[in-house]
Amino acid sequence: MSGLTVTLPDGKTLELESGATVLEVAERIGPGLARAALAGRIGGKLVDLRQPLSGDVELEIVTARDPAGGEVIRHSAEHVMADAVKRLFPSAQVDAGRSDHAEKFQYDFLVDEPFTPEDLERIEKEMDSILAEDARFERQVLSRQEAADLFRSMGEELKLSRLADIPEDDVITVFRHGDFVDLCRGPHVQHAGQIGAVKLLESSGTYFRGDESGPKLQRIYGTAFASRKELKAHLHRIEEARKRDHRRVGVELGLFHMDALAPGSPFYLPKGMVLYNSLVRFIQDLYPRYGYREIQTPQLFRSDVFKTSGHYEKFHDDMYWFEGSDEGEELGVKAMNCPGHCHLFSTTKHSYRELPIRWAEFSRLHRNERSGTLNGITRVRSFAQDDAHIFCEPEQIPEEIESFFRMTSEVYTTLGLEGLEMAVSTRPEKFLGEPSDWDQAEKTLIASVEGAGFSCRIKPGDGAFYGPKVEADFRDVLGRAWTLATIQVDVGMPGRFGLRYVGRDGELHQPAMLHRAVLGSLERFIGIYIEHTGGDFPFWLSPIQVLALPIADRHAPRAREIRAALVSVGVRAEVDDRSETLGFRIRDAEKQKIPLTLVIGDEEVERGTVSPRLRKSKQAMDAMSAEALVSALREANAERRPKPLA
RNA sequence: GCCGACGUAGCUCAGCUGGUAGAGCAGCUCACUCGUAAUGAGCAGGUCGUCCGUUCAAAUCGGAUCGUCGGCUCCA
Repeated sequence: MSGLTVTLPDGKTLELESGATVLEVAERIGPGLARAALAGRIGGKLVDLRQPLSGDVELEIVTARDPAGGEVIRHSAEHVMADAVKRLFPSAQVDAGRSDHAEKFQYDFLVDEPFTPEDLERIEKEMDSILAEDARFERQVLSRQEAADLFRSMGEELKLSRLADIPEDDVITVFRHGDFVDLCRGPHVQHAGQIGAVKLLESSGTYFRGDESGPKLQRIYGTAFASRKELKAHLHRIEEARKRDHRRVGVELGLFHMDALAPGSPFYLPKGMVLYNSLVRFIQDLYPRYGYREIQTPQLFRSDVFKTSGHYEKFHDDMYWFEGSDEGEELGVKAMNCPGHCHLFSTTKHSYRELPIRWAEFSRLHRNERSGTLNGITRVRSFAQDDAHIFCEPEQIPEEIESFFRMTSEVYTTLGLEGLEMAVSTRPEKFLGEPSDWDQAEKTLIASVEGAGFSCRIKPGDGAFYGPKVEADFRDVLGRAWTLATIQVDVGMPGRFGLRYVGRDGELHQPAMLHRAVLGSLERFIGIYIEHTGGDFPFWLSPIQVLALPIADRHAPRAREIRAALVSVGVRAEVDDRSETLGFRIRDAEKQKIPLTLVIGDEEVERGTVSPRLRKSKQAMDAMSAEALVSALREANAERRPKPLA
């Protein structure tokens, strides 16, 4: 038998017989590592410990210290959960698990009755005893026929169907621990005891392969860690996320109100409006520099415009329609700006000299979102976007995309959001236009993203129905990914609206069209931003920026003077002269997330100073003159600074 | 829309197996006039989401409905 060379991360090499497993490599390195090993990593991909190696490889042993160790633990916990469910509900059929969420795993079951919270407790207990049994996980390679026979004999119909999904030439493996066996490619821990602690989180209904016409399944979510301590820390983080929930924070900070009288439609309170308007103004201030001009189109349109755009057919059930005052007149409430913009473009003649035309609009849009999709302020029926459409010559597309990325970077830097990741979404099943145009547009997008220095992920079939799109995904402080900015090439609408411009050659040409938004839906952005910041907004966005705190009643007139001076330069300042202790009012200001408080007592009145205190700081700053404060804060606002004072 | 859970004061929640509601915070009043995250006392506040039903009696049990949450699906 020929040998193989394994190169370890520290550069050392080991010579082994061909067919040696990852675990055997770990054993050669040391017994401690062998005990702690959870999986191997070759070229960034996790491999099972029992997997035989072939050829020379660079191998890394993954333990619980490696973040990927958690994935292996949670993936193994799926099997333990399925085992526990089968023990308690022998008639249950297992479907499959998935653990590509952050720190969460799931498994779907076909059962007669949905799981109750009590069931989850029992299942979790059963899992604990399986962990205590500490059975070894074993890997077995089967032929397709053997696997089919196995699952047929077990009565696992869903598994047979999953088996059929596996591509022809893939190796079929099953994993066993104790009496439980599951179709799986791994990797798995060595023995159940390496899963230190499990916790089931919730259960919900789902469909086999997500198909509503297919069998209904019950999904259970759980999480697992190498130790109780890590599990506890994770549950603590979930609790922290709950505290940041925009629905809670939005109410606590008096930003908005949601009401059963208008499901999915926020009521903005004055403070929420400050945030909303500040964001809009921010974008509006950037528009002149990036060559956008703002327009406003009607809220109600005769349905013809949506028939022309294709939205009537595709989104009819998701829009609001009613009869107009004229016989047979059907009106639709605007759910998107593009048809109106296309129509407006078509009403006058355009020369290539005018292009690109960049039209922006902040109108409210209404979509009849399905009730189950509504979520706080992030998924609503009434919203506004920082929307714009660009009409340009096809050759100008790359330039426009680049400019869009520059604007996006500027916006997100100012907002303190970093680490955007780009992805291109390609042609979906239902689409307008010609496939060749799509291919061309997709290529242009990918090249532009890469040209702008970003790496580019592909989301196959995720494009809009009228064209492929680039999305900027943002990962918030809690590790959740959100799609924010997006730019889309439209290969359908210019043709449907018969858009034309006079080219250099005097002939008529069809313009290219781009849809784009930087913040996307303002309501959704605000929701995400609240959760990311926990309500600690940058100075320039804070609804109340400064709170003056007179120590005693005799200091209140001076506090009001200072407030007036600040307000006169556009700083949002208030006075809290309630007859409460200073400590109480400072605590209240902290809870209200006010960035700057000013303490004003005898000393400050006498010297014409203020004693500023920054949000979340343990101690006061040195006193400064009231005049210096006013000009510093005016500047902080003009420059949209994150902090009021440097 | 589908599956599941939930809905009690402005907020967070308690209220066991049916006997017509309770706390903390917030609010209001009074006293205190205070130096960097909770001064004290008092007052007020709810037809228990809504509708039907079971019962001598329903926040509590059953049904429907609306809404919310967690998922699925969808996202122009």
